[in-house]
Amino acid sequence: MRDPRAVALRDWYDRHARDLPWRVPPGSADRPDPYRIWLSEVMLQQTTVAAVKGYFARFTAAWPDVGALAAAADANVMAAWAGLGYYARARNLLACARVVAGEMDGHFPQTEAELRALPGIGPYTSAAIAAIAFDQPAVVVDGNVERVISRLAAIETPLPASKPEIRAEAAAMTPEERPGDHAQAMMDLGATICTPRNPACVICPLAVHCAARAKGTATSLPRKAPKAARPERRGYVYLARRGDEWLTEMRPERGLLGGMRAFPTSDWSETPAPAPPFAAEWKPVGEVRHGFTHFRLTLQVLTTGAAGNPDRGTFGPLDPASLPTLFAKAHALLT
DNA sequence: CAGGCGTGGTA
DNA sequence: TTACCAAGCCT
Repeated sequence: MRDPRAVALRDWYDRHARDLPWRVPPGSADRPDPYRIWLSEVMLQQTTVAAVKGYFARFTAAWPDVGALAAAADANVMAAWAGLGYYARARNLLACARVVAGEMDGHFPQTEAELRALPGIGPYTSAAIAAIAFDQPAVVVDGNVERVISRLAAIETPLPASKPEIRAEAAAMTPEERPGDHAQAMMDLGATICTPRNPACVICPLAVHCAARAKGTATSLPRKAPKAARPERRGYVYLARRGDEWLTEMRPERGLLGGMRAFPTSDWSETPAPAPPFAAEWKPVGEVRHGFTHFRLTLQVLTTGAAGNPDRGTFGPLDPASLPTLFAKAHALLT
């Protein structure tokens, strides 16, 4: 391992690696469980470690290996994912588990290309699993690595145009020895030292190698194009209750909150049309505000205890924790 | 390939 | 309260 930055990073990681439930300590002779690495990596896509920990514990307790997960009912997995967001991940997780269990004898492939072909596993996750679980010198580039490399090399080109340059620098740093620890070290550094705001350059093990540090520009990197403002949408959500049973429906597999159980709603737009699931006296009980990635939503919550024949959905018992957060908020207005 | 796709924490 | 962000993937 010639790259002095990689050496400094490895030495820092040996002393400061975070203790995480899916992780094997640096330098350990143990190999991590590919199933747990894969599960954690999918959960961690665009999601914080703090948010993932509880979900990871519940998933691994309920489904300790890929065969168990593959055999699970779709509804149980979607309910267990509720609240974590980006629900396509849960659908792809199950699809991936069934391919690995059904066609690969329960063993994850060990090459980046084969991993990349599985549902929900893209360029980042395939490289991360290959490096961490199988000790291959894959070039792992996530948001942390983009930030660390942008600063180390003082790359002024904004993302995403700078991605090829970042990848080349990351490849030049990637060692043949302990590539899994190297990948995790880059992410730990990005998460704890080389943070987006107020990076702790004073205690950074790579400070002497950092071009942005020398120029005083670390905080302003990586540069990114400004984001468009999120539009406002409105809608109606209908909570029909019969004793302990609530009217819910399964949302379409594709699209927003796809495949999740939900209360019936109107369309979401500037001027939504009321769309009660059956004729009744619907009483307003308040509003729910919720932010999505590309728009903000205000739902008027309506409820009834009246009998009626719904044109969609079914009445049944309901655990609000199995709903996406938006609908759990609406449910909470009535309890 | 730019946009769709969640949520909760933080400044 | 708003704005931005956090281990991306899919189409």
